[in-house]
Amino acid sequence: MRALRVDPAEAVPIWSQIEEGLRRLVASGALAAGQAVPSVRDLARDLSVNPATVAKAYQRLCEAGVLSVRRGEGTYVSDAPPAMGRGERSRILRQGAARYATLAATAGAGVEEASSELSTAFADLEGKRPPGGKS
Amino acid sequence: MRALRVDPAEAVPIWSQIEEGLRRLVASGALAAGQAVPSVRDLARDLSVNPATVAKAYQRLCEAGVLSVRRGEGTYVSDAPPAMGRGERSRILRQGAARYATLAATAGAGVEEASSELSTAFADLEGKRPPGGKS
DNA sequence: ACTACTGTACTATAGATATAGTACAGTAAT
DNA sequence: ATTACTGTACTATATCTATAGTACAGTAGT
Repeated sequence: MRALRVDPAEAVPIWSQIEEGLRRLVASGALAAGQAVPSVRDLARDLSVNPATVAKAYQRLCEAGVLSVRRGEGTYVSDAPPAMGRGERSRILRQGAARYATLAATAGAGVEEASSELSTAFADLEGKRPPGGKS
Repeated sequence: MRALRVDPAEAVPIWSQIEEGLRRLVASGALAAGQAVPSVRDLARDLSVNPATVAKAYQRLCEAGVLSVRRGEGTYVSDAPPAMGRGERSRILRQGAARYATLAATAGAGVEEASSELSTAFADLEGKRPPGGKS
């Protein structure tokens, strides 16, 4: 199973999907600090996208301090992942919660079900164990 | 305060932001079934975007069954909002939960804080009351 | 009929996105 | 030096996104 997936049909650009996916892997601990990430060409081949698209995601993550590149050698997860400002952290969290709540409401789910799914998602994240038998 | 906002700087296209925003308003009940939505030109002026961009969002929402257009008269919230397939509903919900959990983890938040924010977001949604004094 | 609104359908332009392909500089191992 | 990898920087093409502007068909009120 690939740890990273992209969908060209989505409205959000591929480089953004890659960026978000890598942030996820780093945040969940699947990619530890100092660990090497796939080369631009390897990941591009793996995802069936253009190397330039992967390069753009890597560049943005380097600027954000999530990744660190050693030229000619490879790209690695940064040792000191950047800390978020308190105000921004709060804003991001609130916005994400609103987004998920909207999604759940649209699907006809209430607080309980949404919260339950959230707990499951957290467990999957921290347990580094992929969610149940989905194809 | 505008009920709908868009950010041209985001990676996700404006028509997608409008579509999602309207889905949110409908799901939260801020826009009741049968109620008229702003005209393409009005909303475009209000959001400072192009009418064609709003039109694209409206068209997609019509195809999805969320909106219903009476030609020459206006666009209205559909009386029978489409029900999601059980499998898809579950998939969407799970995916949204995973996305939010990732976001929270990236921000350094645990299950408790994420769940708390979720409850707040739900209350804001169902209470039709905008979140605290944000400008 | 006239006016004013509605959604829709074009043209044209500019920028972002994604693709393929090529080339260059730095690092490591031989 | 050679080989093989790394990230980066280009050209060129095609598609999508977003813009401005114009035009047309349908509806309602006068």
